Amino acid sequence: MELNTKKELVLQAYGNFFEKALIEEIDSVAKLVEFQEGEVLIDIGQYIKSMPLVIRGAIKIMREDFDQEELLLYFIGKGDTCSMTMTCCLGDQKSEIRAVAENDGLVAMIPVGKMEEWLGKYPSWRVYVFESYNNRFNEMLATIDNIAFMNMDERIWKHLQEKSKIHRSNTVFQTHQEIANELNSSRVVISRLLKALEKQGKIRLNRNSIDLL
DNA sequence: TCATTAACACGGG
DNA sequence: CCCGTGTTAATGA
Repeated sequence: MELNTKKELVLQAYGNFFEKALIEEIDSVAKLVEFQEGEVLIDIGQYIKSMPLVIRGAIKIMREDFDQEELLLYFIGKGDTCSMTMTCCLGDQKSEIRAVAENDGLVAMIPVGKMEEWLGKYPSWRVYVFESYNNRFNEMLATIDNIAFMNMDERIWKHLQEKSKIHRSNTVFQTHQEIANELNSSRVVISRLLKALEKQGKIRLNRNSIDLL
């Protein structure tokens, strides 16, 4: 697992984005942090002192409503960062979101001071931060569209495809209840709609898992 | 009409 | 037995 040096890992995940000098700086100041599936990396109301650059694995970003019901906003993966973190760091704000590890992975933590410093120092960093904001914003718009304009059956189908893509597997290991939580619905509806998808031949239902066909 | 809630039966581990 | 699943009846928006 740890055959690679920190620098190689950073280079492998971010070499396409950043110039050499910046990679060197990241190598010297970043702390590598491993995380495990299900781990809560950032919680709502928490202040954030450093910014995570995802090197391996995936993280899901959740929102919590008035009744502590959860709703999945979007995923971030290799080469991504959390835009919320940047807003928090720069403005000294509390986090509005919760970040939960979707699977095992690795992040490079950048101290908040450095990320500000680099904004003036490295064009590629500015571009990265800007594009990152853009990407997350677009994903949020897509999610809003899903909630506002798509039926629940379409949302489930999309959700399954997303999970499948992230885990690089055609089998999604999730119970109906867990899906209901992430989509902020009830299990009865999820069960019924999944059954409908199965009848359409799109999926096969098993206990604790769903196969995409 | 459609989602939610509660309740129940079934079955595999 | 416990939990995930499939279904139904009642209720509400």
